[in-house]
Amino acid sequence: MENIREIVQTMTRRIGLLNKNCCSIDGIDISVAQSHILYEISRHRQPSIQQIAELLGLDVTTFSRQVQTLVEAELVRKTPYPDDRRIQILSLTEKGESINRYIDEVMGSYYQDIFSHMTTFEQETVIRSLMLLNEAMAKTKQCCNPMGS
Amino acid sequence: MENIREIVQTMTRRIGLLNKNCCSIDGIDISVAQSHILYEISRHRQPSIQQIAELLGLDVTTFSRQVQTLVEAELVRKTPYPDDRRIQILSLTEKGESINRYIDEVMGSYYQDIFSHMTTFEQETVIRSLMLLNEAMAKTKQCCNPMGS
DNA sequence: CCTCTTTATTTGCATTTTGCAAGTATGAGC
DNA sequence: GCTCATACTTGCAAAATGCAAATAAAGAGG
Repeated sequence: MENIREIVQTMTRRIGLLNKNCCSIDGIDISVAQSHILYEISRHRQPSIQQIAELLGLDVTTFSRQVQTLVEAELVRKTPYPDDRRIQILSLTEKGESINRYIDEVMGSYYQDIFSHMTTFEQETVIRSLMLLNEAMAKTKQCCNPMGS
Repeated sequence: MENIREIVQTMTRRIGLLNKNCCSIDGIDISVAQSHILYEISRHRQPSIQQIAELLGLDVTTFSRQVQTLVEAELVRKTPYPDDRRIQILSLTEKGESINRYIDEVMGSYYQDIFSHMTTFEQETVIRSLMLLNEAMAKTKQCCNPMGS
């Protein structure tokens, strides 16, 4: 079997650079981390702080502060959840939506660019493969949470 | 076309968690970033500081300090390059090699675990697809191109 | 050999990010 | 009510970051 670690490492590094680019264009002045937060908030129904933090693999305290910054920048809104007022529901403001939409477009065009170097068949195969890999990783909880820790 | 950004984001997040785990086991006390540095140094012939920094998409000044830390931890060696003594060649010490080898084994077993949830055919398809994606990204000058690898 | 420019790396410093511990606020069970 | 669990925030101190400037070694032109 080929050296998977190397292949994956190369891939994630390149994707990382891709992500970096997305946020340093035009007048947009947010970090990569922040762009991911906007993205995740936009994709979930009434997400709480803890949910998104866990999703992103971040410490809750760190994330709480990042949210604070985004609230101050008027990109994100915190709304107490009526049924349990300890919980803060996150949502995007109009401005947050707009920036998120714009970044999404830019990222989309990057990916389109990348995929334009493949045949239609290859494109489909690659996408199916990534989904397959995702599923396989989802099934492998034990490797991501070793008991010895 | 499926939402590629979402698929890729999910994938890289999971890989990120995988990487995080690798370094907090046994008596090993290095960060994820450091493990990647060891890995890249081990995979290149006589790499300079600048080369690895660029490869990892890091600011040279930041990387210079990270190297310093690793030198102090006796995992990495800096050797002036004879033909141009401004350049520092990076290499792993015996201890650095050993830790890198160990992490590599652990990561390898993680990947083996993940791939065990697929058929042999799927495994091959996925690996070929990742390589294909890498090549496609390499061709896309616009965004994601570190040298080498 | 002496300057001027370029390149590779380091250092100073100020800002940002991080995460643990401890805090506040709310909810649930008895 | 009292106690415990949960969701989030804050205090701090350590670490990571990046720009500007310093150092150090080449290289070019005279």
